[in-house]
Amino acid sequence: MVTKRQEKERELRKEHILEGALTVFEEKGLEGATMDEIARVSDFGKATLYYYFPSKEDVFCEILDRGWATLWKSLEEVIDSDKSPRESFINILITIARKAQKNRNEYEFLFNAPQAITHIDDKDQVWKSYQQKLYSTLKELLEDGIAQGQFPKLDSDLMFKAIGGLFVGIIFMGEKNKDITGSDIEKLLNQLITDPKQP
Amino acid sequence: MVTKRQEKERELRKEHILEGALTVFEEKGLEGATMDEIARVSDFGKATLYYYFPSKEDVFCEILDRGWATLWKSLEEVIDSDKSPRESFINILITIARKAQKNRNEYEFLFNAPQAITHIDDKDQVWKSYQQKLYSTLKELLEDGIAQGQFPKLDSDLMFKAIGGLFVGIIFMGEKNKDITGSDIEKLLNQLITDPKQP
DNA sequence: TTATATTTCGACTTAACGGTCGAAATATAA
DNA sequence: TTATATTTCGACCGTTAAGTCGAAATATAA
Repeated sequence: MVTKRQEKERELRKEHILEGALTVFEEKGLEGATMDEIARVSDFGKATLYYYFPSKEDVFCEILDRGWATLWKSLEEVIDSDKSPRESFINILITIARKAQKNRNEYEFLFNAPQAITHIDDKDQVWKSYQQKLYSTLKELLEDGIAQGQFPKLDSDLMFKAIGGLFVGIIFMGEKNKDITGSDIEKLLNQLITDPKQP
Repeated sequence: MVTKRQEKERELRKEHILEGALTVFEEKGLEGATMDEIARVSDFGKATLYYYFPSKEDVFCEILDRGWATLWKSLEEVIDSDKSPRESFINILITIARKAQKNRNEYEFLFNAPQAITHIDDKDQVWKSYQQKLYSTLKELLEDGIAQGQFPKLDSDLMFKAIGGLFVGIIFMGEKNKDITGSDIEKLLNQLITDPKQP
């Protein structure tokens, strides 16, 4: 029998381990991080980690899953608001940017880690579906926006790739950009994604 | 005593090993690649690899060093030509893009691998100085260009980061962009890096 | 041909790491 | 208090992979 409180505490302990794991993953990368160190950092015995998570990889994936789920939840509001494609598109990017700047470490991990594990398996990986959803939403907004003449006339694929790179660049290029503000991003996006209606 | 021909053959063997190593690194990543497999792929005994390279990491770094050196050599021509900052800037990006599309594998490695080893040491790492040179050159061209009104008025730091991300995005986002041509890139850059003189 | 230098290599050593085990500690329930 | 369930853990195991060793093969020189 498991009480509500026990459940809660268990969840808390899991989160605590996940936090420790995140710092280690950031510092050492996926391969470089060891369960021994994660245990040390989160002040548990190694065996205890395996009481909460079945494997190192699961620890890794759970960080991604939870992070993407949280991010997606805040994006849903933006998406559901009935703005124009262009506005929604830009708002999504700005929302992500703001969150990422609050939690730079976590978001650097969320956006970079996935490519670090292309060599590994495919599994269920919930986070992948969120990532997919985000991408297809942006793509759709972009296409609708182009159709309505809200973006410069460019092949949407090309544009999308460019924006993707641009975005990653804005947020994660180097460690020296601690001083980018939300309004900077807004300005930059507005400048680069020229709105043909406002020459 | 070592003849010219022996020297040459030794160099050839090194290159051969490096080629094999590159394919393995691409396929398996830095950590995933094993010296046993590199040996297998390049048809040498493992011990032989250590006759040519002191460590796995040195194999890795030598690929980076040589790649960046070669890249830099072709960029020097572009840089030395007496074009305007804006033209030079765009030409550099286009040159890299063209080379990268000819040797996608190698260049994906050149541009991605560095971040994969941030967790590792700092060493001498020749390639880092090339990377640095490239970045500071681009930065300088951008600043000169902005001073001369050849780019939209934006903080150069911000702009530089955006361009960096944009560029990486154009060339390396996903594996599905096999169909981007040089002229696409040119068009895209010209569109995004709006030239205020040609409204 | 013989002596010497260069190149090759499979077997071995060593260390690290993911994961398990069984028992101890601690909390909960009766 | 006693019985039961949950949580914790250090020691251990098996595997994997980097790097070494000493000798064999091969090329070069005398």
